[in-house]
Amino acid sequence: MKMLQEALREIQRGSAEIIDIQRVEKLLKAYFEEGKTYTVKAGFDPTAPDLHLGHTVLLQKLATFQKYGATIQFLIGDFTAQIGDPTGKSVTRKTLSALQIQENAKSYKEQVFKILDPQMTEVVFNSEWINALGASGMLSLTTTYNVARMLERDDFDKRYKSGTSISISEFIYPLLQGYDSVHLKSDIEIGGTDQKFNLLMGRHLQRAYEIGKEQSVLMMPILEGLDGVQKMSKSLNNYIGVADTPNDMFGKVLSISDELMWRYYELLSAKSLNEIEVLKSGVANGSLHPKTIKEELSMEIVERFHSKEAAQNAKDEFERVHSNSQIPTDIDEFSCDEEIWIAKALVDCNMAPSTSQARRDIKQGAVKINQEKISDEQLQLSSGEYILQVGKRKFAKLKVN
RNA sequence: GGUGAGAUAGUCAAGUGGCCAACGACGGCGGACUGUAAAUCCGCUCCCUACGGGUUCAGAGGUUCGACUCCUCUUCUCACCA
Repeated sequence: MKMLQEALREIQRGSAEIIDIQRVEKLLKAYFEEGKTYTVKAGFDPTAPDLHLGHTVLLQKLATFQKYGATIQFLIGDFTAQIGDPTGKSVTRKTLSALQIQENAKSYKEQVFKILDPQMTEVVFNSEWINALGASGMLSLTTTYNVARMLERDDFDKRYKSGTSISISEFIYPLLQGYDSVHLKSDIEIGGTDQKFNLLMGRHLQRAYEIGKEQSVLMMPILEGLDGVQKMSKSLNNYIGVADTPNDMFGKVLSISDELMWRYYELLSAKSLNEIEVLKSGVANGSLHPKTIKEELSMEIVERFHSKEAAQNAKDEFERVHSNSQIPTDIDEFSCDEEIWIAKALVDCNMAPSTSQARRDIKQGAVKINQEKISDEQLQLSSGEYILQVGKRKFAKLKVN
């Protein structure tokens, strides 16, 4: 009974909304009492296999479910990708070749199994059953829903009212996503809050097809990026990629604000709620320094995507460079054949976008050579080896012959 | 198809003949303070070995000593009507 309560808490942790929590409770109960397993579905788009931490929020939740007996239906939407999810998008997608999809799926697996247990995960492609549906199957699928209800969906509604075009195929998208749940007989589906309509479609269609159950739906919020305000995304350049180097990853996590740190703990850490509670009260009463807690989080995340060793190295390196302001161990090396003007050298070493910017940096006291701040914009570097530094984090080694 | 409005740096947005490399805001970068945090404060933010020079305000022409500002055409965006 205690186990059940705790499982429920962990499952609800960080979620934005859960529909039909009672059913989730029943499934858990059946697991704890009779060892019965159940399925949790999550769909992914095969177009973007390079994940960042924002995507892993869902994965983390799936991992929690696995801990409590779920088999994950990891669905790669290779068929639906041809349509493009209309959610929040206005541009039509280019279609992917089968080969590309296979490749993307492969790199998905590599990244995803760092979090999920492969033993309890089925990777499935929806083209398999959707292609089998045929024209008549597709037609009967469309009879389960009507235009008026389709237009209830927020973004359709807005687009319709504002006169922006909505293609019929976009109407099909939620239907197909819902049909996936029919085929897979999913017990629970999880997704981002922006997916609400599509997720509910699964419930609707499971009822319409009379498969004897209606999936519960769990929605996770969108993770804020490094700035703490906007959602984490590649285009806003406020993301931490799961493929980032250990040092980058460590530094990025450490650079988030204290407030945001708790959010990351809630959504990303594998620590239990109780453990996190201990940390929180420790910080509140001053017995724990927030920086230490943040370091722990950074370590945990680096460890998850790289290794324990890499995490420790990243931490040591970070301390070397930033706490003791030493030179990092690995820095890019460049060389040139003759005496070179400092501003030009900075541009050549990718440390400044233009000589104008380089001059400004020098003027502002941001440039150091061999740890010494310089102020002479006209400085010429004669032959020798130099460690160049711009600001706090850009380093390069330059060899002048 | 008709009518009207508009297009300015990474984004938003001033500027309606010279004072404009272009107000301001956001973002970004650097500095101070720190825990490479946040908050705060300060500076910078087209390019060029530069007290000077070059190229910019959707594109192409034109008027003028001089244009982001006026005229013509082109492209694109938006609103209303059909």
